[in-house]
Amino acid sequence: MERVGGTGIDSAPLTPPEPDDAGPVRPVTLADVAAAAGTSASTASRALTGRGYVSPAVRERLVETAARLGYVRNAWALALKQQTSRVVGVVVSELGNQFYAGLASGIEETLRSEGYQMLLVSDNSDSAQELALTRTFLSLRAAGVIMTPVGTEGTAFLARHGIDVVEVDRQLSGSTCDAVVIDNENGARAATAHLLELGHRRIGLLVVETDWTTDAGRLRGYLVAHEEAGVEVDDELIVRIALKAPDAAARVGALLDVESPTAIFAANNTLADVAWNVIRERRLALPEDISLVAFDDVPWMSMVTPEITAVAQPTVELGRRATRLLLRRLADPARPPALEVLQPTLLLRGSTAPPVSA
Amino acid sequence: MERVGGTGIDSAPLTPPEPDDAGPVRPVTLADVAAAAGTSASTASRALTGRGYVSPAVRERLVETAARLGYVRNAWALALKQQTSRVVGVVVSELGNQFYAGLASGIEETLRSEGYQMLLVSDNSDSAQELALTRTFLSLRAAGVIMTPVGTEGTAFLARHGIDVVEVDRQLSGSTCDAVVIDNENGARAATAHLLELGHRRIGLLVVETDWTTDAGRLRGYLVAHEEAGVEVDDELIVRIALKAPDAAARVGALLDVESPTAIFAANNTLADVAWNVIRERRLALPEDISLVAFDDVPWMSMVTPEITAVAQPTVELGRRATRLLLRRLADPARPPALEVLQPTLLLRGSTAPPVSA
DNA sequence: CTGTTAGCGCTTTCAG
DNA sequence: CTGAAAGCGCTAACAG
Repeated sequence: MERVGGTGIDSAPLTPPEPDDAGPVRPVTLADVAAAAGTSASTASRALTGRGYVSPAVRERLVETAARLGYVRNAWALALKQQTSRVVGVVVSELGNQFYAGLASGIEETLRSEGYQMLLVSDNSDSAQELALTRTFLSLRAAGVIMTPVGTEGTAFLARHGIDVVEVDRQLSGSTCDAVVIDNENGARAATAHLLELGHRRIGLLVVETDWTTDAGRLRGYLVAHEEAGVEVDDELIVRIALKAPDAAARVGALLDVESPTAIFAANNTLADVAWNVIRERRLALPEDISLVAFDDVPWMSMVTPEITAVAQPTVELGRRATRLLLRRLADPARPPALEVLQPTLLLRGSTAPPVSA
Repeated sequence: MERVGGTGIDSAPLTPPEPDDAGPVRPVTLADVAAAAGTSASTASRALTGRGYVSPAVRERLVETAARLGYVRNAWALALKQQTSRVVGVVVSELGNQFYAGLASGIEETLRSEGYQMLLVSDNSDSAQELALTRTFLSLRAAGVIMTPVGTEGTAFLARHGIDVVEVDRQLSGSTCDAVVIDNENGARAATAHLLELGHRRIGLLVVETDWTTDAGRLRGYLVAHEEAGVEVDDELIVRIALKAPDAAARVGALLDVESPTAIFAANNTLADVAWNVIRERRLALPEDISLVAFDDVPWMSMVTPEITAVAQPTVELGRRATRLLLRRLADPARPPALEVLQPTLLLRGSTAPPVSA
């Protein structure tokens, strides 16, 4: 390899980062800006952050060169220095579920308006994954975390390390942290009462087999409504289905076969989906042969024929509230843990009617 | 203030972060671990990263104390030091749309398996927001960015600052960066050919009014299919609807009223939703009165009656591929930009039939 | 009004 | 095999 007029210098690039044409592989630093404008880094910092004194002339020159060089502040260096970031971790159970999507969009919207970034991840309802993500957020020194908790360890872990957590939708950590939930009992009670009023006496309940407060509340609402109506509950009508259980459809089928309910109350949108499909496959007519009510209203429910009676949750608002709760705590770490409860709405549609026998 | 036997030392806390009971508000640092184990920070670093020599005994002691103290490495400090992070920015158009949800889950899954974190955000199809997010990712010095581009500036900006971008679903930046897309033309051609074969001659096309490659390709497929079948296209049948246009339904209604198409091809799931609702409101029977085909298959399409014939896209796989492309580029920055094209599948269902006149 | 200095938490030469 | 020192990019005292 020949080299003409070698200067020996070839580690020092002859062409420093050009304005906007060539691609400076190394991002522009504050020092670059300061150097280009002939000031010290601290002056540049003051000019660009707007904190501290700097003469108008110099400030303008600095701002201008920063723009010319395409300077963007390094968020890590800042975070390292200030011991706090503008990143908020958000953990939901399933990204594909419309419920969580709505939740996430409510969170993101609010967070962005306050200048925070959302780090969104899904734990697939797996508490091991949840704990792992929790570590990630700690390593990222997130300003705070909002999550639909699967287990109780994640929240505890973060709290122990000084990271504020807001539990949303489910509340597993008692009153040790902020939380915002739906009034599940009330929603389920309304849904069940509706069926009871129509004359149903054998109402199948489909719930998830977890220790989540959502399903516990929905079960309670189901029971309370029966009690209030003076109707005895047959325990056999209550089907607990594990999360993502492959035999969910079979379980629902068995319920239909063995217990002959005249109505089904599915405690979440996924179970409603399963129930709806089983009903369709068996060519049962909705609502003539059987009534169906869902907890959580998602788009398909008002597209199918007949439309599905459902308990609608203010999903996006849930996200907004959770975010505001977190921001409030960040501003005032001393305030006592808050619990906000949002009311759902029962939407009467075509999938419910009096039982044939009535 | 009296002080008995003052040693002068009161900056050193008498109670260092306790194991697991009290809550150390300040996260545990490497220095804490080193101090607790009686070594220097550098030794602790070597022990914990596994790089460099350290005697087995000391290593074990260090690992043990790190665990006891609940030490989690500070990702920023690391990134600052190593000039690179494990965070990948992902920007999609709408978090609530199932298509993007599938995409995101494919990306997240692959990213996580490689030890990266996904920073997921939505730009609401707004190029100003896109550019803003792009700055955020730069400030976070993301290892790379995967996005469904709205405009061309975002990608250019990142590229100029040395951050690798993979465009997914849409390809707006020509061959200046990696991209993975669906073969939109082919999918649209198959869908249109299907309608033509059934005997339809007046097929309404609903497309988004953008310069996105997706809709351009779908339009091309529509035209090519007509050409191949020797059928003249009436331009009036092609309806370009702006993103999130409030009058979308009215536009579709007008198409129905004025042009009397016997079939409609909706070029995305949102437009299919709009068309389906207009058809329902007018009490037109599917497929007797009119046929409907959608580009992009989402769950509701196989729940409504009749089910909707649709061009299914391998959404999750799209996300996986995009991620692999990014990872490959990170490993080898010099490789030429790649373009991957995935094939969609036409699913024949009940919403399409020969026109009544045929 | 501006520059110098120190240090956030971590890794990495480089001596010992 | 281990520790001391330097430095990533930035800001916040503190002098000048």
